[in-house]
Amino acid sequence: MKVKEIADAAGVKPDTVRFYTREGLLNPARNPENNYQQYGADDLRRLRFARKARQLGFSLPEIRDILGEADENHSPCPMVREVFERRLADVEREIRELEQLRQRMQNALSAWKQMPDGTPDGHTICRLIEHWDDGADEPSSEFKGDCCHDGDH
Amino acid sequence: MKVKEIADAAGVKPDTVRFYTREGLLNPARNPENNYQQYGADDLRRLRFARKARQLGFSLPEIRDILGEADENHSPCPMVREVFERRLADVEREIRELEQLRQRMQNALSAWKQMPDGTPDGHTICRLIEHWDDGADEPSSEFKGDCCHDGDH
DNA sequence: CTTTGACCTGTGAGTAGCTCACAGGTTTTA
DNA sequence: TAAAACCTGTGAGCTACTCACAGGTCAAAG
Repeated sequence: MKVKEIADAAGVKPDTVRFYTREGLLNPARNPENNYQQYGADDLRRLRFARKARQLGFSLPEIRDILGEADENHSPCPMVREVFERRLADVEREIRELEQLRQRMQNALSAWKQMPDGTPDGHTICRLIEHWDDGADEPSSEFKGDCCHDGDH
Repeated sequence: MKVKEIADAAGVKPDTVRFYTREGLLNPARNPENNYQQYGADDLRRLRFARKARQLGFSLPEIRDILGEADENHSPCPMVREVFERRLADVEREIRELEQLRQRMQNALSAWKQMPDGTPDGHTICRLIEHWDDGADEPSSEFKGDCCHDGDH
């Protein structure tokens, strides 16, 4: 298989295939006649694996390690399992954060909808987002400093 | 306020303040004596606004546009509202995807736990992830090409 | 009064994971 | 035979920072 063929077969762009090859995730042979890369079925499996693992949030170095270990017939499982569980915790945290976010956005949007459409004040949005739901982020961010005395706008 | 002061007041790093200044989100004055940047209360508001908007997924160019429009006393609301609603839809999609992801990861992990800990086959992980839940991503990715005939592993 | 340490300045590079552009070579199609 | 579509490697661009560097400035301590 040539670059575009394996790319199409895996649903990625040729440049991604080339990039993964550069990064050592794929090991194509060479056609000595024209110097083209020749990918085999194993490369396709590796590529599909890499894409799925990327969806799971594994990094390219992690994927390379997993593939490398599997190549040498070591069990990659302890390592993979560890990174996998870490990643699962990350995903759950991300979900919680996104749901808070959605809640706040929906609140803002409904506060919004109660205004006339050609909003009176260009700074309304700023106020809305400024006073967004303070205190949800880093500590010490809202305490020090002179907050909340809206001089003009 | 000097760089570190406004940075501390907003809970960000001085480098971030400098970066936002370079990018035109903040407009500090200059102290002619020592050429230091001088940020005012408005800059602090802009900075806080920018951070909140970033949490909502607005890009820096978008934030710059919003601030710019607000500066000229145009109502930024139609634009903001559009990008805001788009972003809300994005967030909801991301949540759905992450929840699918979590489900699949938990499935994999429990399938995992049923194996002895020193797993027999180094390729187990590959099989697990390869046959992950095919057909959930781009169309035409699993149809063409020679899929699914696992020669060896 | 000098030294030390914390701050300031701008610029330039590094991060992840692609994505695209370029210049030139090859293969396929009309 | 010519044009279109592919191939090659290299190098730059993207986002939103973050860090490193080299030199200037300022407040407090000795």
